[in-house]
This record gives sequence, C-alpha cells and structure tokens, in this order.
Amino acid sequence: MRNNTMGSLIWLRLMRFTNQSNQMSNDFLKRFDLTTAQFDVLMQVRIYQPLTQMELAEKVTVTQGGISRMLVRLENEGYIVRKQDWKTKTISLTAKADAILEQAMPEQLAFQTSFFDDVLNEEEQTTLYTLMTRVHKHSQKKELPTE
Amino acid sequence: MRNNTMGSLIWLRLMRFTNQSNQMSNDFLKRFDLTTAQFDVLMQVRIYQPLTQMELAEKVTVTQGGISRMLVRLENEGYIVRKQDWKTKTISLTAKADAILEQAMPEQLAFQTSFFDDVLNEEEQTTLYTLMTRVHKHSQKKELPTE
DNA sequence: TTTTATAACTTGACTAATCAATTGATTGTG
DNA sequence: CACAATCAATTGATTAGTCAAGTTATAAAA
Repeated sequence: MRNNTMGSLIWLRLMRFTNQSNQMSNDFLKRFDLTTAQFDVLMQVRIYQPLTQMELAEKVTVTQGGISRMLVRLENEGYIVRKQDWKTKTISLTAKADAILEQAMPEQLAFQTSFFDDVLNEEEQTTLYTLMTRVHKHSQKKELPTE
Repeated sequence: MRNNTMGSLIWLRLMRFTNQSNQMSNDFLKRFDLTTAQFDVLMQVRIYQPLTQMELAEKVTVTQGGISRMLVRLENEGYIVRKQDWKTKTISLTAKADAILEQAMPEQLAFQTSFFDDVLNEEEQTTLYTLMTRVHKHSQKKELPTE
C-alpha cells in the first residue's frame, strides 16, 4: 500500500487534528454559550469594527452567503448590530458581546495555547508556526486554477 | 493588543489553512463527482472493508449520527453497500466506487502532496509531520474533560 | 415466554457552509 | 428621467456535521 506520500500523511494529520480540536473548542466554549465559529467571527469584529460583511467574510475565509447566515444568528442572539450604511451594512459588537468576550477571550486563548504548550517547547512552536505559515501563504497563491 | 500567544497564532494558522485547502480539495474533486469528506470516507472503507459503522465513524472522527447520514448519501449514489449482519451493518465498496477511486486516488494524493512539496524540503516535511503528530496525539489524551 | 438490557443505527432539530440565483441600493449614461 | 450596470447582501437547495431521543435486533433473566 505505497500510496501515502509524506505530504498526504501531513494533510491527514492536519485535518484530523483541526477537526478534533475544533470539537473540543466547541465543548469548551459552551460555558459562554458560543461556538468556535461564532467566537472567531466576534473576535474579528472586535478587532476591525466597524466593518462590512464582505470584509468580514474575507477575514474568516467564508463566502458572502455564509457570513450573511452567521450574522443573522449572531444578531438574533443580540451579539452584534448591523446598520445599512450606503449600500453596505456595517457591523459592530453590542455591549453584551463585549462583556462576554472580556471573559471568554483570555480563557479561549489559554485553551488554544494548551494544545501546544504541553508538548512543544518554545523553539519547536516557532518552527511549527514558521513552516505552517509558509505552507499557508503558498496555498493562497495557488488559488488561481490551472486547468 | 498583547493577547496573542504563539499557541493561538499556530491554532489560527492551522484552522485557516485546513479550511482553505479543504475548499480547494472540494473543488479539485469535482471532476470525480466527489467531495473531500466523501473521498475520505471511501478511502477508509477501501482500506478496512468490511467494517461496521461504529468503526468507520471512529476512523474519520465523526459521530454515529454523522456517519449514518453520510452513508445514506453514499449509498444513494451507489458508492457503497450496507448489509445487516448480526446486529451491526457491514459496509463495503461497490465496483463503481472501486473504479472511481482507482482514478481519483493518485490524483488526490498528488494534490495533497503539492501543498507541501512546493515549499518545504524533505527534512522540513518530516519535522512538520513529527511536530503535528505529537500535538495530535497529545490532544487525543486530553479528551477526558477536567471540568 | 414475556420482560429487560444493551449495542448499533436512525432521526429530528439545529449550526455551519457552499453555490448559484435573486433582490436592493446606488451609481452612470443615453 | 428611465434603463442598464454594478456592487452588497439575501435566499433556496444541498452537504456535513452535532446532540439527544428514539428504533431495532439480539441476548439474557425472570
């Protein structure tokens, strides 16, 4: 069964790990009544607010349609407000979201960090980050299809 | 804004990369009328067939419910068959799936590999794999919650 | 033999995405 | 001014997944 190149082994590992840690993160964030995807979106809004839906979609690598649906849910929960502003809609956080993030942010960051701090030393983490950054950046250049 | 530890930077990178490469892979597999998730499942069945739904669910890290739904779709498309065998259902590939995988497998493996071969040399790939394996294995031990 | 347990699978309600088609808002141009 | 162009956001159909409650099949006890 000599089909597995090193590349495909890495690929599988990455997929399984992110899949699993994502589930664990969902579990962890339940205490704040948030999902990982919602936390991700709220963090981006917090950093870049006010911003448009298109801009936000790009930051979290989701389509327009995807961000539209996500924001409907977040708006219904009272985490964000959107106001029509020229032909775009401008998104910002509510006080409720601010308060929750204040608490959730340090805990979630510590949670994420623990996946790596427990098994890799500082140098290894830097190496992992550097390698993944190169791989990621390269994949973004790939985007233009070849056939 | 000193909230970003190295760990959370790595985490974000991994999420964004897997998310993006997953989409690209979906795009790539369109020529075989398959999604990445379907390809993943079919590959596991191919390697371990015949196997039960529970076993398969564990291999692709999905819940029982998730695998049940996925298999309904794959069965409707004529890629797999399930036969009730004792109180479990035993899954195996159809000739159709065999034929498609014969073609798709080498191409998909080459596709996955290209994400890494283009930017990392052999040694760097080994390093990346080793580090991710440690991180992944560790996260699996974590599973038991601490509260 | 009728209950009771239990393991394997399914299903309903939901989150999260995608793509492609459509609706809204704001331009220009004829 | 009306009409086409265009950019932003929404929506319908579908895939993919979760959790928790409900089935179904088999085995074991009463």
